[in-house]
Amino acid sequence: MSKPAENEFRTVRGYQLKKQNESGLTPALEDYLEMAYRLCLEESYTRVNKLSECLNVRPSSVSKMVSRLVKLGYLEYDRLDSILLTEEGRITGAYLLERHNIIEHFFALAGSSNPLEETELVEHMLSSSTVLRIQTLLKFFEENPDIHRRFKSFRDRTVFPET
Amino acid sequence: MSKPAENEFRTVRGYQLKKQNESGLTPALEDYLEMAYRLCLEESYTRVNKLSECLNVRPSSVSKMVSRLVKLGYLEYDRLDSILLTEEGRITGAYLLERHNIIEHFFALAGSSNPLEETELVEHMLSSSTVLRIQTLLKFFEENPDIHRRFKSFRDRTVFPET
DNA sequence: AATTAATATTAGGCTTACCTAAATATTGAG
DNA sequence: CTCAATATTTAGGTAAGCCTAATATTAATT
Repeated sequence: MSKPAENEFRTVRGYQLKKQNESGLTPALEDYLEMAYRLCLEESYTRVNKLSECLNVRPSSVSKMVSRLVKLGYLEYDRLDSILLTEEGRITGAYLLERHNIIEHFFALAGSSNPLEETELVEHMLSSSTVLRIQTLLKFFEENPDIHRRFKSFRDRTVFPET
Repeated sequence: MSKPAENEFRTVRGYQLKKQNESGLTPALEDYLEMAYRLCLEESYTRVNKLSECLNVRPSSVSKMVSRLVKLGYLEYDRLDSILLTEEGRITGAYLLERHNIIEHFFALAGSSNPLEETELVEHMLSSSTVLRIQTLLKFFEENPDIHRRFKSFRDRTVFPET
């Protein structure tokens, strides 16, 4: 029985405030950087309009967010119109993408009906150490296909899939 | 009719807007209701000040949030100062608490260093079907202690706990 | 070079969801 | 009836992130 008597409960907001991000990245900034990273993997640079399309927001929003990412040292401008990753941006971007993939992979394993959406909502909240542990869980199933198979069958017997 | 390529990316906010909760509950409202439910388990009713203490917010905040929960039909006033759960409140509160426990349990399984905090941040984002599936994962380990043991050993071999 | 089209930025405002302090109101105990 | 505890209202503030509309910049075409 978990007793609420401990005074350590807070509302979501309370926890969010408690957790100050050393990276300076807010959830939305992480999304922008993650997307910039994806796009730079393909073309080595990206642009405001491209990001705008891919994230379904207006260019003006991108403009503002990109300039914040520049200030934070994750992005830089090339000729004033192409956006590049800095070294820090590459490192962090790679982490964000990996984190994304791990979590999406996890939701897929669990059998979520919309892994992408749930990932987008959740990824920003997890500490890197937890992400690592979730990855470990995935690795465990990967390295033990027999157990993986057993779990999948258990899962599908237990949960009735909708849709 | 082919499904719209729903692989469209959005920012967190985009997803949050997309997902309008039929229950009318925001993350913070869920926290208030969950706590009210916990407290009512112990004493059958609760109060503004009690909630205020337990959630580390000011009474005036509680007052406002409670009145929202009353409007939504989850709580009701008794003698103008004791707060009770409605039937709907009991059902939903029970769900919220169970969800909380499942997720916290999951983080504990994974080996998170702060399961409570991470749970509070994440719980509001997950669909009930995914919660169910995570529960299934837990059940799988519960019902297969051998596998559970194997995983724990694998986990502890793989992840070096920080101090 | 001048015009137009494409791009990007700025300015300013809006919304949501909280939270707070301070003033006021209510309740209930003695 | 009065004091203390409790609750509510009022009025205000913050933070993040988005938008529109106006402006500025760059690139492309003639």
